[in-house]
Amino acid sequence: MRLTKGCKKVLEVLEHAHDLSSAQDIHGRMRGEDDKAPGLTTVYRSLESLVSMGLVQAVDLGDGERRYELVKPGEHHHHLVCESCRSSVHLDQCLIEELEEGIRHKYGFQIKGHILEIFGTCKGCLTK
Amino acid sequence: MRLTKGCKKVLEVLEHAHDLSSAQDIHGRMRGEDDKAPGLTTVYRSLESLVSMGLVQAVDLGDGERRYELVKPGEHHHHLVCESCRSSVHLDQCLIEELEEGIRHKYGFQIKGHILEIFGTCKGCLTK
DNA sequence: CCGCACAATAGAAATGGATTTCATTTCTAA
DNA sequence: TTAGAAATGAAATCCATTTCTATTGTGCGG
Repeated sequence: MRLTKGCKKVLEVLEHAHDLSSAQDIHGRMRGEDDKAPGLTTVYRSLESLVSMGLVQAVDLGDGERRYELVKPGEHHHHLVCESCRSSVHLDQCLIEELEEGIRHKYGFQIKGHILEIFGTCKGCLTK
Repeated sequence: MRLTKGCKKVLEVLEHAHDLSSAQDIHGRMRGEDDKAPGLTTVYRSLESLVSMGLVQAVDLGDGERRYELVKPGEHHHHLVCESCRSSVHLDQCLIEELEEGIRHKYGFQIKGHILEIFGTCKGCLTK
């Protein structure tokens, strides 16, 4: 699996993004600066590759629109998503990984993946 | 907010369901045994009410289709979802609630809700 | 018992993100 | 250079969900 042109453009956009970006966000931004940038299909496909390569993390906020962000290869993290300003803060550790062994013992369940996102109000919005 | 006829039928179906059910599952099952059971719209709206009343929990498995299940009023739980047989086991405690205080201190973030689902292989499928 | 006001409902159409199709273009390796 | 593979784009399609609008049902005052 190689890094195609489309993938590279998507990576570029994600490097400059400050927040979680949807496929359509990414596509829009690419088309904004270059009329013949890759189409939406390619963006979706690129994201799929990038995710399976471990360079990009897909984030599901439960609103039907998947978001993406750059991560250190193979890593992932979870978010505190502010419902007021929609900003998101990264948690500095994954709370699930520590539990894998316990869950395997207690339930005989082998963990392969997980979804974890936390919603609420961020510091800034609380003091307003 | 009262318990309409539609809500009651939805509750009935959920009582007899053994697993997580999507809105369309529920609707299909209702129509299966009664041609003039409430329409899909009503099912969606009933589920919305039931969720906000705390009688039903919405579960997001990240596949674009929301599932629902009956819970003890006001409670919720998380799942170990087997990717092989699609069965799901309930975790007997919420791992997030214990962390609320810590996260509030560390990040100044007030938690209002969260998504947490764990995927992998269940005991039965592992031994096969 | 009547009729009004409002809630509940149905079914169809609209929405919108994601995916598929397929013809075309670009790469890659020989 | 050239055949085969991979990547791409545009449009079509999918599918859960939401919205719209007209209809039905229910409770209540008269």
